[in-house]
Amino acid sequence: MVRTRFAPSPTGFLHIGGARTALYSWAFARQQGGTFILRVEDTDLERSTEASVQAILDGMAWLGLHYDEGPFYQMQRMPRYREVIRQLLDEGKAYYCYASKEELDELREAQRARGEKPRYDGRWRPENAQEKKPPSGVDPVVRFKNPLDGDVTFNDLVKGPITFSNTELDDLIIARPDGTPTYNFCVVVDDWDMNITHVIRGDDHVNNTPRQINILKALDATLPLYAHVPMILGADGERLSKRHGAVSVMQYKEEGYLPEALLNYLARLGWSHGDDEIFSMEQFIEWFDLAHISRSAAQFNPEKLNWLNQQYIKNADLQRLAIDVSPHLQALGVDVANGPPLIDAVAIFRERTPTLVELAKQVSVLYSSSEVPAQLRAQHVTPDVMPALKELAARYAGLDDWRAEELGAVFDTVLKAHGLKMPKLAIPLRVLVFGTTQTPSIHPLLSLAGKARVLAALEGLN
RNA sequence: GUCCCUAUCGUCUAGAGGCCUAGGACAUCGCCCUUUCACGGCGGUAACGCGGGUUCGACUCCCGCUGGGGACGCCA
Repeated sequence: MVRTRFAPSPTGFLHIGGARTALYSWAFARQQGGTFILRVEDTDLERSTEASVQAILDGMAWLGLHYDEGPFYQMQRMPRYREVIRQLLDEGKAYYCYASKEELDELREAQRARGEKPRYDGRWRPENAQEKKPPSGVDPVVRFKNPLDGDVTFNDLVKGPITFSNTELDDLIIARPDGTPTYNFCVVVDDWDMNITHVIRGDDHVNNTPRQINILKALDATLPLYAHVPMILGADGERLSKRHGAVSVMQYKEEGYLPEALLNYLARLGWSHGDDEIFSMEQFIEWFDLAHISRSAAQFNPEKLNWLNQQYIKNADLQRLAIDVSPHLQALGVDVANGPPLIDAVAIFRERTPTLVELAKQVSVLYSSSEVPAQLRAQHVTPDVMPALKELAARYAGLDDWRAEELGAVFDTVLKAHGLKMPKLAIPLRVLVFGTTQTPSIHPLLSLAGKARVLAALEGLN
């Protein structure tokens, strides 16, 4: 039975890298008929916040990444960690280290200066510290006794076999002086206790994997399988950071992206199924496989996301779209009460808007009387079209059946009477009624805008 | 610095030794459609980092170099 987990630390929002890792982990569990677990790694008291936990939960909920078990909080599992640390200590697989932070900093600095990899030198390993007396007044940390030789190999499900020499590893700290366990240790105990079968996580963790495997082995635990997913780089090719790019998935919601579009984009960024570009989550779950995850980092491409989002907007259910665009309309201060049905407006505009925010903007011309920019007016509402515009206004006024078809017929009549080409009259009309030269097809739009609105806009032409 | 990972169009990628004259998508350019803007259709530009092997044959396998990324915390 497959069991996967997503294990974020609540030190910020759910960013797109984390979201993709969660997506893959979730999809894999779903496909295998397994279980997807959410675990919050909150052992860093300094940086973990309740707000952040909520932000992550919100992000996952918006994307529809539902977990089957959890959320589990590591802070609530302290007794269990202490128990295992005790066990390791008793079995001689871990030991107390009294080296101070300053001492270790010095050690690292010296090693670096010599061109070596900074590592703990094992000075308090039992075999090295026989004669040494623990300094008084110092609360020791607990270190795991890592094997001195041999190597650790694991077959990464996306990258293939990876080998580390134990000589590259050192005795990592598994408990701080106050007894609180550290990351690498908690992960091991949790993955073990939760019977995780597939650890799918960011590839910034490959270096932690051999350490974790060594601890797992010391505990005589079954090893999970590992799949390390490459990271996502910003559009500029730089690592995502707070300063740029690492935006919360919820920000995409605010910017008018549909969750299924973001999901589709993320799924396709770093994973592929032949030439398929647009697919549902159901399809993704069916197709997903770890072997087709690419092995190198991928750059985030906003243009492609926009394109995908537009595809989804174009094909979305209209009722749903009307509902989803509403908050964005509200944000613009637009009241749709005194205008045509929103669903009809959305139907007319959806083909030309990459985001819901843009859709809201476009649609709003139907709900708020737009100022006609003087410059546009001067440029397009020229004396030579005045006669035609006036006649159009007059004929519109006498029109009872305000449907696109009728409007079109009237329009054609005027066109013919004045010997004008379509754009010659349509553009000024757009400018006068909507304050812009660019709108969807004019007659259906006029019909939607309503007779009163149109006539008001055409009033007082001279 | 040391270790680990990685390398196909600008970007995301297909590619599991001959199917590759390297395919698709975004972006870009051109044309068509057209009522402006979009949508859509058609077409173009554009890539296997370099050097060695292995092989009858290498984008595909191996080695080296170079480039990129990651890790080296009493953070996760």
